[in-house]
Amino acid sequence: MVQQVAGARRVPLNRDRVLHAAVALADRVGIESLSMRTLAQELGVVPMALYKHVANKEELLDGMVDVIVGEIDPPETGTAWKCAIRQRILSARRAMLRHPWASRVIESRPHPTLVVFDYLNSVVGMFRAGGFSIDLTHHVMHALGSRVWGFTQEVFPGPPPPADPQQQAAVFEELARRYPYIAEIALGEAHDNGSVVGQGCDDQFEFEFALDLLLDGFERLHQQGWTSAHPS
Amino acid sequence: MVQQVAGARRVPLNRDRVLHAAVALADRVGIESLSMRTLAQELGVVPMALYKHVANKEELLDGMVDVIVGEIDPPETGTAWKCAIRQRILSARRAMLRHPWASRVIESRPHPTLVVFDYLNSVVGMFRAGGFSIDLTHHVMHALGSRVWGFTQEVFPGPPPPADPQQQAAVFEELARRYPYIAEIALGEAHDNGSVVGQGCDDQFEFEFALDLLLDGFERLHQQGWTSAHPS
DNA sequence: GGCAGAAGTGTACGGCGTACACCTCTGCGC
DNA sequence: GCGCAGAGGTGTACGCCGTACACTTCTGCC
Repeated sequence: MVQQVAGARRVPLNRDRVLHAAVALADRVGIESLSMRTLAQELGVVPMALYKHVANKEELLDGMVDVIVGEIDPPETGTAWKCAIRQRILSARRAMLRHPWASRVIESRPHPTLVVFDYLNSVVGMFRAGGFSIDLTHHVMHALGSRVWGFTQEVFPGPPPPADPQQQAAVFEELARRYPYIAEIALGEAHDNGSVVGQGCDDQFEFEFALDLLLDGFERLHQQGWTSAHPS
Repeated sequence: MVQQVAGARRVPLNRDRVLHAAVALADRVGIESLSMRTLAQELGVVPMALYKHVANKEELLDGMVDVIVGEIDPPETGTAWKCAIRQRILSARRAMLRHPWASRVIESRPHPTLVVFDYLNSVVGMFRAGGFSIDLTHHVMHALGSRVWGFTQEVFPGPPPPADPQQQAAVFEELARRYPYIAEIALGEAHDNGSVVGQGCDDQFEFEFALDLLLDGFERLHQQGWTSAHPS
C-alpha cells in the first residue's frame, strides 16, 4: 500500500514512520493482531526490513508508548498544583481513550524509556512546585500509581454480555443469587440507564472520583506537614 | 518425574493437579517460561494430554488465578469494616508476594471467573456491612481498583541497574541531570539506605500508605453521607 | 565510474498453541 | 470371564510468531 507506482521512488522507511504505522495499526486491528509481520505488510515491506529501524519487538512497543506519551499535553504553568496535575492526568486519560490498547502496553513494559522518565519527572516537578516535600512527593507518586497515566485497571471487567435478552435475564438471575452484593451495584446502575445488567458504569466519573479522592488526600497531608517519620 | 516405576500404576492427571503444577512451575521458572509444553513435561506427559483437563491456555491461566485467589484469607467477622478490609487486602497482598507473576496474570484476564466474582462480592459485602450505601460502595470499589488484589502497578519500574559501580555512578549523574525531580526522590531514599541509586523503595510501606489514604478518604465520605447526586 | 554503507530481501529455525485422528487402559453390565 | 464404551494419553501436523544470517539493491559521494 505504501508501494509507489512504477518509476516513482519509494519513500524510505524510518523509525518514526514505523512507530506511527504501528500505533495506527494497533488502533485499527487491536494490539493482539499487531505482529512484526502484519506491520511489515501494512508498510508494504518484508518483515525483516523493520529490524533496520527497531532492534526488536520490545523496542517497537517501547517506541509506541513514547508516541502515546508524546500526545499528553505539557503542564500548564501558573496554575495551582492540584488543578494543574488534574488537568495533566485527564489529558493523559484522553490519550489512553484514543488508544485503548495503550494502557495494557504501558503496564507490560519492564523498563521505562527516556520519554516516560521525562513525563514522570515533570509530574513530580508539579508536586514539588506546589510546595510538597520530597518525602511526601515520593509516596504520593506511588499512591497515584498507574493513574498518572490516566487509567485504572478495571476490577469489574464485566462478563461477556449474551446478546439474547432471555439468556441475559437468566445470567442476571444467576448473578443476583450468587453475588447479591455485586448485583446490588449492577442494579443501582440499571436504575439509571434502564439496562438490565449494568455493563455501563460511567468510567470517566469513576476515574475522576478516585483521582479527586487521592488529590484531596494529598492536599490534606501536605497541609498537615506530613512526613514519613511521623505518619498520620 | 510423575512417571511411576515400572509396574506401579501412574496416578491420572486431573484439573486440580494441572493447575497446582502450573502455579508451582510459574513460581519456579517465571510466568513467561510457562508454556503448555513445559507444563506437560513437568507432569511427565505429552502436551496434548493437558487439553483433556483445561480447554486451552486461557482457561489454564484463569484456573491459576483461582488457585491464588483461594489463598486469600476469608473475611474476619466482628471487626470494624475498615480494619477488616485492610486485613483482607493485606492478606491478598501476601498471596501476590508469594507468586510474583500473579498480578500480571490477573491484569491480563479479560473476564473474571466465578472464584474472582466470589472474592469481589465478599469485599463489596464488607463495605455494605460497614453501613456504606450501594452508591458509595460502587465508587469506592472502583477507586480501590487493582488494590483489592493487593498490588499496584509500579510507576518507577526502575532502569536495569548496571553491575559495574563506576558505570552506575555515570548513569546516576545522567539521571540527576535529565531528571532532577526523580533524582531528588532517589537521593532521599539513598540517604536512608546508603545505596547510590535508590532502587529500594519500601514497597510494603508504599502500598499501605496508599491503601490507608484511600480507606481514610472512604471513611470521610461515608461519614459525610456522600452520594453521587451531591458530589463532595 | 566506482565504491561504501544504508535499506530492503529471502530463507530458515525453533518455539508456540492446538486441531485431529489414533491408541490404550479402566470399570461395568452381562 | 468377555466385550465394550468412554475417559485419558499419544503422535503428527499446521499455521502463527520473533528473528538470525547471508544476500542483493539502491543512494550519495569522491
